[in-house]
Amino acid sequence: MARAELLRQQSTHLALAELKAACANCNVREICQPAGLTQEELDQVDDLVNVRRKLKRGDTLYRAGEPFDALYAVRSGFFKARVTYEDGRDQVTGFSMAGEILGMDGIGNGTHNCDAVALEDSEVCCIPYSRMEELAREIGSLQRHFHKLMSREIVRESGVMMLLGGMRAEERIAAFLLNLSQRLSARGYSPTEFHLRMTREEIGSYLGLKLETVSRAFSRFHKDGLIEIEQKFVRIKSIEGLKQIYAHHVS
Amino acid sequence: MARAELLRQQSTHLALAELKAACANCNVREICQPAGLTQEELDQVDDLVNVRRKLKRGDTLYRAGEPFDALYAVRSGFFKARVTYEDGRDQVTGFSMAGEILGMDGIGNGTHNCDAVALEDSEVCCIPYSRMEELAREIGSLQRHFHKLMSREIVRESGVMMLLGGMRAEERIAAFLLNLSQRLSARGYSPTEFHLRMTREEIGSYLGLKLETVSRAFSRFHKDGLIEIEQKFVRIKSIEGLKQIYAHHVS
DNA sequence: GTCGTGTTTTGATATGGATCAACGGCATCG
DNA sequence: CGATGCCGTTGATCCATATCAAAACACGAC
Repeated sequence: MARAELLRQQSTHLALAELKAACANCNVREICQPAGLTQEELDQVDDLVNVRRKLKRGDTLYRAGEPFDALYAVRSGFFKARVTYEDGRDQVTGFSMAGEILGMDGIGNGTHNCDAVALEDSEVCCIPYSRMEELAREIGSLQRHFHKLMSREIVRESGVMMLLGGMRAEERIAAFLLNLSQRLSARGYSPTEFHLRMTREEIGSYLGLKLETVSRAFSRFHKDGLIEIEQKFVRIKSIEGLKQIYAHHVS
Repeated sequence: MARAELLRQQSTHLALAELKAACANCNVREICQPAGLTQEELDQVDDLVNVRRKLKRGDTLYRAGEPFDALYAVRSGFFKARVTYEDGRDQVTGFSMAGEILGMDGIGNGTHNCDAVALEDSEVCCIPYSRMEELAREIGSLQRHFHKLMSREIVRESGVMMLLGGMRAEERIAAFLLNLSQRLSARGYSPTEFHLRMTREEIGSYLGLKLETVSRAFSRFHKDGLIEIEQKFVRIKSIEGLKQIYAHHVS
């Protein structure tokens, strides 16, 4: 067998495995594949999430001001959400990884209020919103899960507000690493070794810090033996140590 | 007619007028009183929001960790939402006034994740959540409005994240005053004269500042002729001036 | 490979807001 | 009505992080 052919096959196998894994770990699974449905309901749901969209690094999934008509489940890849001020400056308001959902900010007034930008080549499942509202009326488990997803987004954001309002630089960054670690772990990835998909500047923007401060904190954690960090690669060597920093904000 | 009797009647009239006004301006109105319903549906909705609850200043509507089973529409009064750290410190994550809704953070995992505390004597309409989910499945307009309310809460919070992440002290406080003004105006109150229901410390906690910084900013705005401020009473003298400060964060 | 560009690290300095401290005002309660 | 306790103001000082600057490094285009 030619080497190229072998590679192609391996790659196909990998793709199939990843495909299954993507759905198995997806937060949105209960929207695409709710349990205990009749055949008719199953067909309807199948129909709901039948469009995928591939994005290259740097591509925009949607922009602030565009009409809202669909939610997106991240199938693979990584996104940032970004709001842009009138004066041109912008701020990162969130990061989304595979299995998470994007776009719920648009429901309120029918237009997106932030940009969603792919930080690496990514694929999303499109969930037409009006159709989802209809189905939510018919399928209770779908409705319940959707409400939970929205509510959790509210809770996530109030967590960030606490970060921004009450913590100092190193605490924010420790919390950020722990949060990434926990979410990656929930999706079946290593909780201790991962690649940062965003720049120091984007981390800083998200955490209300300057990129130099982010860089210094990483260096400090490295020096103290809490993490290894080399460019975008991170290995957490002491989850406990990070937690202590995070919990150190005692008055 | 006896003077006492006269006073009682006036007071009753006032109460009735306020009662109607409360519902007429309520954000949640479309949940309690959706348009275009059949008589049967109307009866069901009537039944949904039939319990009220009065709270004294300082009373807690719910606490973090308590099981979640209802949303609350603020009928009159003023609330703060507060999260408490393990170490005992707390942070204010929001303020709610008449016509706004409280408790959506609890849907995600079935328990409230913050305390809701009345900052003055208040009254709320209780909306049992499981019943509301049922009705949302039957009444499309109710469902749509509920989704919008949740989404707007997400957008509101990302606005606060932008405040906390990217603005300096005076900008935050200008934005805070403008936000209060706009919300009061939407509820039919004066946009330029109002009483702050919260202390400087609570404002600071919300905005990620110390109470001294809040006080100094108010003094500065006063000196510059943008506002009058005397204890908790505020009169905004230049909305435009505040907006300029708010928009002054140009890099 | 080399060049060019964007990213990261690290150092030196500046500064906005925190912290510490003192006092004055206002409301509540005996 | 006076005492007590919160709340708010203002001043002086300190410190965490921003800002400015420069160099090393990584990566893609050619």
